Amino acid sequence: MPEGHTLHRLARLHQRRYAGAAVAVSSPQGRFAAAASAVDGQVLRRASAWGKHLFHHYIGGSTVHVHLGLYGSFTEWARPPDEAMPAPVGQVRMRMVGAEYGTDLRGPTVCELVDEAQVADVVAKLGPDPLRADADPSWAWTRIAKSRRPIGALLMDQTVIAGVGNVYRSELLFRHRINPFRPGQKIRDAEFDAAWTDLVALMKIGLRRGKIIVVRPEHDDGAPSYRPGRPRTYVYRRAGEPCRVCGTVIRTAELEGRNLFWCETCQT
DNA sequence: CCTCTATGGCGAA
DNA sequence: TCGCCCTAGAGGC
Repeated sequence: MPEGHTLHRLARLHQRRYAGAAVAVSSPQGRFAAAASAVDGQVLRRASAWGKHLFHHYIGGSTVHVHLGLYGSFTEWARPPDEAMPAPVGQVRMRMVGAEYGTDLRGPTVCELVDEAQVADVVAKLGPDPLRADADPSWAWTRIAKSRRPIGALLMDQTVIAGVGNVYRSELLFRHRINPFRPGQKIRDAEFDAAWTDLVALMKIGLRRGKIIVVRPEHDDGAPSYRPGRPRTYVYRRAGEPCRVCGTVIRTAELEGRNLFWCETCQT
């Protein structure tokens, strides 16, 4: 699901599957048809991600820029031995076919052909990405430390930190006992440093496992949550359920147009 | 089967 | 602030 870890995982997968060889690119739905023909048959050089943005860099300079939005997704399929391709299901905006695998993109907010300058424009609007080795957290700290906006809003702002979405926002603030409505300028330096370090570690777990897992073993008591299996979150979508740490009923409110979750006892 | 909700972000009003 | 994009899983009946 599309927070930053998902896009980095896709970049890694697409590079492994398709880089170094010609890729057949098409648009069964048609909305990406003209652009698809420009890269159809070109060799993919590499795939990369910055925050929630995914880039397919083709040799020659053409790049496909994808943003999944709320419900965009890639579905991978193995190529059948008889050369027949599976019929597209639903609105397939872009289909990529390599030697052994194909993948279908459905429901993205953005799927467009861009040049190197446009890639730079997209990236220039994004804050540091915790999953990138070159991330500079001091840029984010400068923005947060001088802002009166609530930290719960700043974390959702992709120009402050790129890749954090609605789950990591609530969960990170819970783990660091920070109330989401506290203004950025009331966050202490040491709190930010600890939260950033933790965020990098959490998103690396998300990248490796393909899902957001933030609950420490000592808090994993098997209590009912909205998802089956072991608990993975402390507060996200747990409104009305007891806090895993103190038992207080988890609260919810809308912040930046998205549902926020927190424990008013643990987070100050 | 139907209805609801969603991990996002853009552009129109 | 709202509609859109138009997918996909969960839950109700």
